[in-house]
Amino acid sequence: MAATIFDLAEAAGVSISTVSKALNDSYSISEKTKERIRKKAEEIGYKPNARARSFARKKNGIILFAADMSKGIGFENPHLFEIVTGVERYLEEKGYSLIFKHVTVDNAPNQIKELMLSEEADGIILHAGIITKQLAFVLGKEAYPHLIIGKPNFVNTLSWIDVSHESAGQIAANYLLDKGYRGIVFLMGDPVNDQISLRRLEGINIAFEEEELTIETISGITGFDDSRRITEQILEREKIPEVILCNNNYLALGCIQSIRVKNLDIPKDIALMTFDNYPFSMLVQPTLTAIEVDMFDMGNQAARFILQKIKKPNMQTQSFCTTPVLIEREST
Amino acid sequence: MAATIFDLAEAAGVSISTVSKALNDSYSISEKTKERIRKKAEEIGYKPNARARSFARKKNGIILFAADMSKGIGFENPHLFEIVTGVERYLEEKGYSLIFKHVTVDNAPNQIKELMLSEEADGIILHAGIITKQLAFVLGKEAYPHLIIGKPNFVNTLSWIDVSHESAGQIAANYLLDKGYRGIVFLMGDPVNDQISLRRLEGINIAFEEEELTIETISGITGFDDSRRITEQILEREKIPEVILCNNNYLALGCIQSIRVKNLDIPKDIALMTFDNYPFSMLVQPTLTAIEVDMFDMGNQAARFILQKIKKPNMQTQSFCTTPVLIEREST
DNA sequence: CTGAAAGCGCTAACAT
DNA sequence: ATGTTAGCGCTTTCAG
Repeated sequence: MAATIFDLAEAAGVSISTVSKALNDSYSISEKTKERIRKKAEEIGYKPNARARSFARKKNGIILFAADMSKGIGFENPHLFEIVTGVERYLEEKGYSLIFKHVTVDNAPNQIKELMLSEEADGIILHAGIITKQLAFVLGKEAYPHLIIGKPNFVNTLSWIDVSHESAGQIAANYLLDKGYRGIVFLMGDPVNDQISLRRLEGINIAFEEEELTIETISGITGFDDSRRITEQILEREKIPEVILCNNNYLALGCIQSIRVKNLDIPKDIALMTFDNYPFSMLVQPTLTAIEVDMFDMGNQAARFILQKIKKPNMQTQSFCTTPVLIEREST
Repeated sequence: MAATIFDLAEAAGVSISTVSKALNDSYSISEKTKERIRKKAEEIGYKPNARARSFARKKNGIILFAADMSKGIGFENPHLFEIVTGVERYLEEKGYSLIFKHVTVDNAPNQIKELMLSEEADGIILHAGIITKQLAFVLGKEAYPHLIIGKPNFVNTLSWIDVSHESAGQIAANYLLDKGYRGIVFLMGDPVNDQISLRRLEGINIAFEEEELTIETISGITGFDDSRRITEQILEREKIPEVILCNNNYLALGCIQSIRVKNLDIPKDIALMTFDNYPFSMLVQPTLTAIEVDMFDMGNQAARFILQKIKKPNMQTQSFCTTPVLIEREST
């Protein structure tokens, strides 16, 4: 049986409340006694029991992280994991722990409600992918500290943070324009579901309008194959564009293949740029100029915000918190 | 304030111990009373308080997952995340939760010891990357339920599970030999640190020895660039090999590039095969025949074993639990 | 089949 | 500056 606060109190020759206060660094205990108790604790191998402590304090220092984590997600969406590690790191520093919960969109409202009622944790971070109006209602009703990573796609009074995809687009466009490029094609994703490429386009347009230029966009390019095919067509034109800007690495890989088949040089004959650094911007030949978002940092911030909300429950956060970064490489 | 067991007892007109038993499905409560209490609980929105429950039961239904999760790990090692999701899924099914802990090799012994003493969780799953003899000592001394994912590289009495990289090698080699390929080059990783490629080679050798053949190996190929360079050299030979077998996707990508520069066809002029399905075996041109390991399943198994260990603390597990799978594609 | 009562190990108000 | 004591909400003997 592990040592309890009674054992330590006895060993140190004080009462249990003195021990409790000493270990919680209360101002009302003399430094001398504190030191003595701490030493004695070390000596007998005493560590406060986390369960008893949670119970007495009515909080347990646990934050939930809820997202849809189906099989294969580790490979399909490594960003998510990167966010999680960022969250964990910050929480750990503050003495909190992170519990992982797989939740699907359909089950989310019920599951989350139960998690809140059982007080398994002091707060919850949710991935935007599982947010629905129904869940928003649950979250709003119970005054439970929450924070959403990713802006929900409906008006709400929830707290969320997100990457500014608009800035990312703007940064990309400004960079290309500054370099003197003009004929630019943006390969976008699915025009209905891919909110992200739309938001990037918004940012791009801001930069282009400033120069009184417009950008050519081709949407519905959802993967490697689409990209290869469309690039092939683009390269058949009489006047080929100066740059292809890709919505992600896979699209860029498709471009590279088609361009290479044509025996054209990147960036001499045509330049290439992509959003996202992962998974192989730095690995393909030539290496790709990319816009990267620091997901670890996003996680850090999310953790910071949720702890703030726990302290000040009526605070509301709705902001874009992480700045995209340009990484210049060989392809431009 | 959330409803407590007293509220429910009053509402249902029974004592709190009856409520407790009913909700825990004790045999000594009549089905009728149980049903009535469950209904009433639903009605008033009662959920047992997780903290109080943990305290009273002296266990909290939490399992720790400890690994080195430095920034960037989400991208560098998506397998880890895939394992975690597998663990979480199984635990959830059994009513357990998963806490994530970033731990470095150096801090592991101390941190883990403290985690055990504070009883923050009922058991711990550790990634082999953080295991040292010192940690093994801590784990062995305190009788704390643990399970390691990955075989430690020293003799021990710990419990672990692992992928059989030997089988993976054997499966790969048998496949290639069955296809009629003979001149095979295996591009391996760092000869000292990369235990995995060595274990794959062991399996390969078993298959080759059966046919009284030997395989050519080139070690120290740690990434895309190495691979590209070495493939270039290989293709300069008078008689080029029939297949290049790569230790991972990045090496394969390097091969593809060099082969394409030479205007050779895959698989007509030279075939290609790789270990790991991720991140882009299915995306490159041509798609790559690969040996895949189901990491999600590994996580599932790990969770199963740790729960077994909690029930039967003196059980020891040392086994290879997940079978690699061959995925045949265009490159062979 | 149901209820009364004794903790689980700690925190925090209150007393000294 | 230190000690006394009443909970925190639930589980679990033990009686009935």
